[in-house]
Amino acid sequence: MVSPRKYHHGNLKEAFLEAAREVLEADGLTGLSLRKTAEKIGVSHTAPKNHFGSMSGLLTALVTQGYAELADYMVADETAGADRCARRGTALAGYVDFATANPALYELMFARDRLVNDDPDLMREVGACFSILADVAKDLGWHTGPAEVVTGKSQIALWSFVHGYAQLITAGRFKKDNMKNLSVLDILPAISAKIPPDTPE
Amino acid sequence: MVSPRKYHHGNLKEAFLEAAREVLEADGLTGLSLRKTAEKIGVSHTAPKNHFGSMSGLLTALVTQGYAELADYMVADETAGADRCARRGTALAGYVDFATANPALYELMFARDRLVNDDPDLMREVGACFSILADVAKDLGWHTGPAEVVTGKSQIALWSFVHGYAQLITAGRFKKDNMKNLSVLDILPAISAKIPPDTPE
DNA sequence: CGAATATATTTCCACTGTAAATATTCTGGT
DNA sequence: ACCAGAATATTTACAGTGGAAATATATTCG
Repeated sequence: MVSPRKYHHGNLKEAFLEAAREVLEADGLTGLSLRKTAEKIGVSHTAPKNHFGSMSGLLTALVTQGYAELADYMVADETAGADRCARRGTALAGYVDFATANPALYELMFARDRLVNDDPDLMREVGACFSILADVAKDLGWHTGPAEVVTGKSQIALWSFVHGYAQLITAGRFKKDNMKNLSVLDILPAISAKIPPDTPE
Repeated sequence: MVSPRKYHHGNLKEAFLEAAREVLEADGLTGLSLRKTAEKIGVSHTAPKNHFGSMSGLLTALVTQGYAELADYMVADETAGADRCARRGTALAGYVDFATANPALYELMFARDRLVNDDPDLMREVGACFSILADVAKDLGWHTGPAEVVTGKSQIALWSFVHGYAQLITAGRFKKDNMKNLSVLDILPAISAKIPPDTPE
């Protein structure tokens, strides 16, 4: 068990994940296949069945890994002890950085059809990402009401905003001449609504 | 040319689009196939090639239709002449309604890999949707700067927010107990940032 | 050393999109 | 009315896909 190489290939699971991720970003989501990935590391196309069960299992493992990395992008060492506003800036900028660095994986992370959405590992990593956003969303929002309700709304609102921005960027839905030298941190204040929930002006 | 039925099938193009859409929402994006759709309306599986070219062409046509319908959802007759705040409420609520009513199609509308993204019809319909959002975003934002810059940012910000909300809802990324009796209009004010653009605290 | 387990392969199958050749139907000109 | 050409749809064939089942091989443990 101390030997790095075990069984036939060694630790096929990690190797397969790594290879699948390369294929994913190189050939896109439609170009990813078990057979192509298997050939890349010299195993048969049914080898991953022992480790992932099926294609859905492989994609779920990839996505779980993706959420874990996304969490890393959102917390930078420099701003670990800083105030919430600085941490929010780090989290949002890191979020978008991850998405633009891994666009195909990022798209897969929100697929409705291809993942095992009740996978406990996946749910845990999703929850970890949401917790980070929940923290930096705490002093947003001017809406009246019980504190926990306002906080809950702000979490939802902030994740909605940053996810939408990241996906629209990576999907190419924004015209590039609108985006010159603008980061997500420049965009966020622009949605601050003056529209009142009840009081006008 | 006055006869409703032409050629072998009639207007196969529209029939195929309709059938494909049914398969899409019934069996999901992974369950949609040319063969299944063709069998549904009793034609060979290569028949759509004349009308759509390839699978990408079919999906692009579906998505183009989707953007057109999304625009309809965003403009309600009742609020056509109302003030911008009312129109914004209609647009945002309609946007989310469309996404929740057509979740599989909505996901496809932002796919990076499967569409002919430079298709002129598609670009036109995407632009129409963006224009509607641009209109109702005009009085958002408190950031200083030239008016058109602020407006441009608000358009991007508002689309980011509402798209993110719609996708996270349809992808099941929000826990349901957080979402009780909340609509997108309740969430929007919660992101209004008190964070300063340049001055701390 | 041997049994049990974990890991990987081989083989086979149903299904997919696409290309090419063929057949059928419609259209427009004379 | 007729015929040529275009538009439309079918047939056939092919390479690729994921998955199931049986088999082979390596590891682990008693």
